[in-house]
Amino acid sequence: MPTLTFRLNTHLFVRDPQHTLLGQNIIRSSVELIDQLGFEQFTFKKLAEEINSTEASVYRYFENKHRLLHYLIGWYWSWLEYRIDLFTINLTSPREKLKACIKVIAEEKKLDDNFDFINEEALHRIVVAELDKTYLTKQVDNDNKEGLFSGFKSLCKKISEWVIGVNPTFQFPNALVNTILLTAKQQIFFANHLPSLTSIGNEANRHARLEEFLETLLFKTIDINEHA
Amino acid sequence: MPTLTFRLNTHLFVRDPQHTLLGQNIIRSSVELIDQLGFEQFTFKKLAEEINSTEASVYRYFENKHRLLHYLIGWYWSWLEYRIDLFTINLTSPREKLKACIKVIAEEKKLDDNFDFINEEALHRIVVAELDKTYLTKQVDNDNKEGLFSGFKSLCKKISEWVIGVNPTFQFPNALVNTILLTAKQQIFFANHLPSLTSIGNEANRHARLEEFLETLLFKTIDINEHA
DNA sequence: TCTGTTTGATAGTAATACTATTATATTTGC
DNA sequence: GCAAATATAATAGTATTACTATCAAACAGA
Repeated sequence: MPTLTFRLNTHLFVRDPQHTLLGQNIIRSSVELIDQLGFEQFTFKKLAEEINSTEASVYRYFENKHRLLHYLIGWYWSWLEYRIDLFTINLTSPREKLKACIKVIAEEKKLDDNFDFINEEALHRIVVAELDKTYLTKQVDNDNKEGLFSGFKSLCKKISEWVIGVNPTFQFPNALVNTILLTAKQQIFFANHLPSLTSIGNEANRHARLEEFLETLLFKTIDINEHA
Repeated sequence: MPTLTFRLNTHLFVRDPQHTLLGQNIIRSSVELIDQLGFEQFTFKKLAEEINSTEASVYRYFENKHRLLHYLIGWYWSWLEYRIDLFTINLTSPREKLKACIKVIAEEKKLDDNFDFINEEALHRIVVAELDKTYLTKQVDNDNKEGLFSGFKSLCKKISEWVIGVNPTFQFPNALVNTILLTAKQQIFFANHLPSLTSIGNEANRHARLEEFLETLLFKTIDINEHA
């Protein structure tokens, strides 16, 4: 099976981990460990032990663990955009594209054989639990200058253009799109941990309910009608 | 001027800081310091230096800095609910109440003379930058059992009931209300740091734009119409 | 085989998030 | 107004974290 790779912003790493065995081990195991331990408890020392290497070696690939998280989440946005492209490429109207897009955003994430050494299920859980930590820091403006958020921005821009396609007079396309994207992961988190704060439930049909909620939110908000 | 106090969940602190001078200094200075340094760089040692006390003394009031953040944010939700009550108490229809409520949520936060030793402007910035860190941890289920999120839950419940009042058939009242609450602070953060991701701008009329966005999101979503 | 690069091994540092102990203030009850 | 109780300060200490530095071994390419 062929392994695809994304070309990610070079500021995300010191050395590209996709090109060496050690780099691939770092990626594979950091996804597993962050998922298990949470980002706070995750350390390069634990990672190094896991892959039978040393802290110093890991630092040759990533400046620090915060950048590593950026890398993983940057990868995730590239992957999500790639999947959205896959399911919208054959559709013509922006409305249909948006519908398909919501489906991809809300769906349960499964292992993707096109990509070796990344467990997409675990990575999705990392996004749900840790995404906000990439930008809720005092270095956010610097990180932004270096382009660390370009994956997320690129995705937002694409979806926003479809929103404008549906309703060119709508005033808040960017705000709405990032609300949808962040709400998707928030609702999953709440369903898991603070169920009284959500309405999507915790059962088997959770992803269908989430899709319905996001669809309602998006289309009711952008569709032109007289109310409100 | 009379100083009001909120009765907060007792698990939020070891000793109630409202009752002693040292406790009040801890609260006052931790708001200032977390606002300045960010939660990661904030330590009990720096706080102790600031108030001419010691680390050990601070630990007698708060189990750790994470609990202190919970305390401050719990206080914030109580304060916001108190303000919402203030501006909705004389209104009769749930629709009017929702409208007034959005206004309070979106408005610029100013110093409130009813409460000593809390700088509400700084505290609001803390909520914007640090709120998510209260629940994005591995201890979230435990914290929830101890009732640390009861302030947020109480507010969500109140607003959700108005939503149901406007549209009793709407399927996602809780999900929508927490989306609105979290979106309010996210959009402010994005306007400050990642402006290309929002549509509310960074100018003087920012709070009015935010209010308009939240209002659109809320009322279009819950109002009954045939589209979507 | 020579050369350069990658990795591993080891050591070290300043800071963090605590805990523990004891002495000194300060408050309170009587 | 004094003893008892409690709150606070001062100090010390610990395990862990997030790095940085150095050097030797392994290996890969030419």
